Amino acid sequence: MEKYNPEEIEIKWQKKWEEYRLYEAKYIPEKKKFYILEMFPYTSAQIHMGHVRNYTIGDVVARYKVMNNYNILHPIGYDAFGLPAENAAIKQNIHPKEWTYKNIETIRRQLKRLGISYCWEREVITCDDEYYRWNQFFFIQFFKKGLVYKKKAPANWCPSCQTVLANEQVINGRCWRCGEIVENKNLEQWFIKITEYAERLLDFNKIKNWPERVITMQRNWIGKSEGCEIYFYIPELNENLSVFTTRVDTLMGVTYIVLSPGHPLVNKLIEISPKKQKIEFFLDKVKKISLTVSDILNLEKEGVETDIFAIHPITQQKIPIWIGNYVLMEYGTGAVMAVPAHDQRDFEFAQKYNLPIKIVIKNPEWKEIPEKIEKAYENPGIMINSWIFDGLDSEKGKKEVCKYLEKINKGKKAIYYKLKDWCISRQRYWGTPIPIIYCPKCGVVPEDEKNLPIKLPEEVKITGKGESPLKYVNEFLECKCPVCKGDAKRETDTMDTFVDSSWYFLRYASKDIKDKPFDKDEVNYWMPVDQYIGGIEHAILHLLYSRFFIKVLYDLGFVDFEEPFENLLCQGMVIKDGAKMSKSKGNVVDPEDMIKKYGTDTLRLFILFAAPPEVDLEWSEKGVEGCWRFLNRVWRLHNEITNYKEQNQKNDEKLKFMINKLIKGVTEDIEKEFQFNTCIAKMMEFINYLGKEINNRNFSKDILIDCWKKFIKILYPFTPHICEEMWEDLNGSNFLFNENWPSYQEIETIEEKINIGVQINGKIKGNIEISPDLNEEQIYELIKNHEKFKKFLEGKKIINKIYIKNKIINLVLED
RNA sequence: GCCGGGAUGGCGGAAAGGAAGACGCAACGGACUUAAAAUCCGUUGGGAGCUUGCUCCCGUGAGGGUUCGAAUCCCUCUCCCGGCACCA
Repeated sequence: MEKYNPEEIEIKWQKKWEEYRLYEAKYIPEKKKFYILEMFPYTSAQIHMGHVRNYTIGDVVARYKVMNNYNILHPIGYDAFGLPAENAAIKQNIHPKEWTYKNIETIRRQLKRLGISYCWEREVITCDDEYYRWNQFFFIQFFKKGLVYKKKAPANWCPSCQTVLANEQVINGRCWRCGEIVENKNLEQWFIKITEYAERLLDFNKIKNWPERVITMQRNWIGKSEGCEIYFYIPELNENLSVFTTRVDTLMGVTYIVLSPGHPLVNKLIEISPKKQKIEFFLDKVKKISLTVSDILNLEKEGVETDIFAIHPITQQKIPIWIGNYVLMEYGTGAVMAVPAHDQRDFEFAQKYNLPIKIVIKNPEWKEIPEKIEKAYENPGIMINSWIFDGLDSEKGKKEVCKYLEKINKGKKAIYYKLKDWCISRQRYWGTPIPIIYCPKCGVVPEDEKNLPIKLPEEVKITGKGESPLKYVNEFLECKCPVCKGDAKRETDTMDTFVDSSWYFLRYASKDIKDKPFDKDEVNYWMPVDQYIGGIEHAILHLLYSRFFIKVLYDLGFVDFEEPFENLLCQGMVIKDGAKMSKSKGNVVDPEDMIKKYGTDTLRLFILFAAPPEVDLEWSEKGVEGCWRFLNRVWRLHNEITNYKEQNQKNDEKLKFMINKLIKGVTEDIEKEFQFNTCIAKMMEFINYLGKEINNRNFSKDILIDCWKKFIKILYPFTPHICEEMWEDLNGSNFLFNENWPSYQEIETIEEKINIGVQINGKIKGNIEISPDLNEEQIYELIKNHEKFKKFLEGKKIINKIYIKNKIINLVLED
């Protein structure tokens, strides 16, 4: 064949694959399936190296699995709703829809040029009304199940993006997208009760293999705490104040109580407090701070005394009530019992305001109980100054005190979660309209399912300011109430795009479906996803919402499985000069440029070779060149092999051994942890061997061709185009996609002589050539008489011999 | 602060308690060539010694331990990366 010309052969094969619809997934219930999924791309202008890495890894898995006789589903689609489309609309004066579909065309072209084995027949575009109508459908099902509600809530408001953000989209008090400081704003918004599923989301038993850190991150995010709710009676209000604590064993050490500034009792307390003005002044200050600075992390603890008291449930003592800036309204009951001796935060507060500190847990390291402590003692210990509980271990005390409180009706066991309900409202245009109607007579009613989809109006003015642009589109806003048929108005909020991505993988698994969100049987066949691949940045958001969504669909009878993704691989970033590729750093390498220069196969090979999938990959064009050289070497070797003239068959056995070892190594490395980098290294070793040996012409031609065919097959998942071309040249009649992965046998060695290491007292002293069937004693005899090792053994007694077959022998001598 | 993950040549990285540094990059030397590119061959962890191709010593962040044998297991510490962070 001619010189290796990647562009020509890659485009040739990409056309053929498309022509034959080679990658079209078929629903064959009796065949074992494998669902390989990569996180679909957001429809920004074009794909970057991160995508290339993600999709290449997926493609290797897909091609490998299909060659191992799995029925494969390997789909692709586009995460097409979201803010940037609107930003582009404002900036470039282009309609979000037009912008999005233009980008989809670019991305689709780029993906095809990468030669990924996607089933193009099942593309999903989330901004297509045939897709998002089912978001609306599910919203209505959730609504009917009581899982959706509306409430006025202090929302995270990004003044730059002019929109509400979910808690997960706020990172250290800043907007996840633009980095602006997030403010609070009270808005009526739609929530989904993910908190009802907190306990089930903590159960990871039905997940097979996820990175441990992702599970940990989700666990922390859900943040389960077990403890006790305690009621402190406030005589002046004739009301009980409920606090939550995980340290009920320290109850006797409570010296004051702190309410969050947002606590509902605060307003009542102001009215009866002698310190009314001081409190109002303090609340004003707190409000201002929380409005301007969300960076509460470094905020100094401050508070104000109310001069109102609560009654301790056990001692009946009067406990002063404070209002403090360090108590969160969003967690627990919004009020805490302060135990300064055993909680560092309370300790700092108590020091500042000179509040009493009462020690009730004895640190085992203390010889006697100190008069003063420097900081709170937060670890377990023995209970003291605690009435009938004295002497108990604090862990046991937790149970005992709680039991006692339950008995006297002053408290109960309680569990709290950090997880908050999922706010899905967005005051935006480019998203799924929430299918709710406000009727003056009937109130808040869901849209009739028959009227779905509620389509986004095309004519719209996007300003990027304040409320949803849909508020100003009358044809959208005005509607009829599905109950009374009277005039009514639509909800103008649209849905968070994480709703779209919570079930897109079900839509893939159900081809050409019109009247339902998906076909239950086909979805139950393909799902759960056998291997999901994507970035670690979705460890909480997308993956938790999807798990939740699927559990709800399971409860509603839509699907028969409870977890969407059995195995998860989070690939590392592609970095250059020590930083993630980004426009602002000016270190972006465009995949298309690389493809033009070297071809897709070389780019794929480099990305797979440079690092194992889950660690960050340092970009190196020199490394790309190395891969380019390798493929050229393969190509030249192919030509040498097809023109090969045999002289003798001396090395046939060795060649068979080498290819067998290679197949075994590559298969095991893929099966183990998708260690594609070492797979490629092994193939390089094989090519190095063959390249050196072929000129000696010690192989018979048919053995050589047979081995070469096997080699092409195992290289195929990594660099499919060049392999198809060589395969065709060898008169392969089939696409490699339809060939079987070669098998291998367990062979230890075929060599007549092998080298093993020789250790004396565990230190390597050299090596010795032996025949592999020798035993420990026989090898020892050789060493004893060997010029090199003799000297170590003379006059010494051997107390131990350890022989690891074909590797090393260790002789242990007496001192 | 808490929870994860990590530290191996000049660089990316190999090594499932058994010869550390596979494979690739870079570097150096050589062949081919009028020359260059391409290609091919060789050397390449550090140090010391001499007889110059061999011998010895050291070496996987630091220190200790387990073991015949540790990059790998255990303990202590340092540094780096990631996540969470006033969650009661």
